[in-house]
Amino acid sequence: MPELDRIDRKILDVLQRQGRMSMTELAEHIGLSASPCAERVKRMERDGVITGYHAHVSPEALGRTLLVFVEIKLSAKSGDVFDKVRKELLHMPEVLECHLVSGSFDYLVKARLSGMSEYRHLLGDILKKLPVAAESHSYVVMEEIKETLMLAVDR
Amino acid sequence: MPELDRIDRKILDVLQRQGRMSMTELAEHIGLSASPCAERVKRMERDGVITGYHAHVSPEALGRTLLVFVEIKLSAKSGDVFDKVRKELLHMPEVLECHLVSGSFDYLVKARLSGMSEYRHLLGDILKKLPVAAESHSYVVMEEIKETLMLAVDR
DNA sequence: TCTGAAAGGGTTGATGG
DNA sequence: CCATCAACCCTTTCAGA
Repeated sequence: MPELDRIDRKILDVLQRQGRMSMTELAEHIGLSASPCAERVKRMERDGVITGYHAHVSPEALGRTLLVFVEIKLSAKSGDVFDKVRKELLHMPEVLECHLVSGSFDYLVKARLSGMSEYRHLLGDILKKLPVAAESHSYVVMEEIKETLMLAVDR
Repeated sequence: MPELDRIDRKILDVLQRQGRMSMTELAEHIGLSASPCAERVKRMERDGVITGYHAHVSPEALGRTLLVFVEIKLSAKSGDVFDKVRKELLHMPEVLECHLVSGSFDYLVKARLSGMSEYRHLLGDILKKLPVAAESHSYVVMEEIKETLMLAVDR
């Protein structure tokens, strides 16, 4: 991955905040004309620095009012099991995040659900589809203080 | 918040995946001409259904190779303390998520860091700035299986 | 609410500094 | 690596259904 200069980083900063800003306006913000600005953006898209552009939607507007984190501990830990878990969780749209963690549990899953019925269904799915799920522990979110994917660009 | 019909939901589905798609192309995808399509998008922006558009940036490209979750348990639980925690964590750019959870701990914090030195710094900040932080427990992510904010629109 | 058309503005690529 | 410019495409608005 190539180096990012100050202009690249400024572009990333702006596009992380306003992903639909026009190249013309973006160019003004960073003090460049439109063509080289657009070229830098394209280069970063090609290089995988910018991985995509996404509208963010209010979970409440879609009725997903329940946010839960689920810790899952597997009893067996073969490579096969990890692969299967990956595949299963990737295709559950209510699962927004899944990470393999070190420490006292194996997976940390974040899911947005419409209510307790969907929650019960999720847990059932996980424990049934996973070949050797042993323990699971859930945390219900009472208040969301912050949720973003925006990274500081530093400089 | 108003009802979302099938067309609205289709628009949300597409814009969550491709947030910079032109209104012309979006209109083709959903089988409408450009004007009413743009109008629907504007309406959903006004109503807070669409909360923004954001470029997503590769954490590796910015050197943020360490992803950690930190559980924080407060010893005192006055309203004052919660307010202070909120304010502090909101202004730490390395903190991507923070949630108040029920269960055996109080806050769940997700942070992307450049390494152990920044990790030490974060923990120091948290435990120093928080008036009454008692326990903290960290989980280092070994593998990221999924990370998205995209919600299923159902229908 | 939609379609279609027209005017204004944005994007893109060639050219030259 | 940047600015300029022209051709093309997109956005926005408005009339009409």
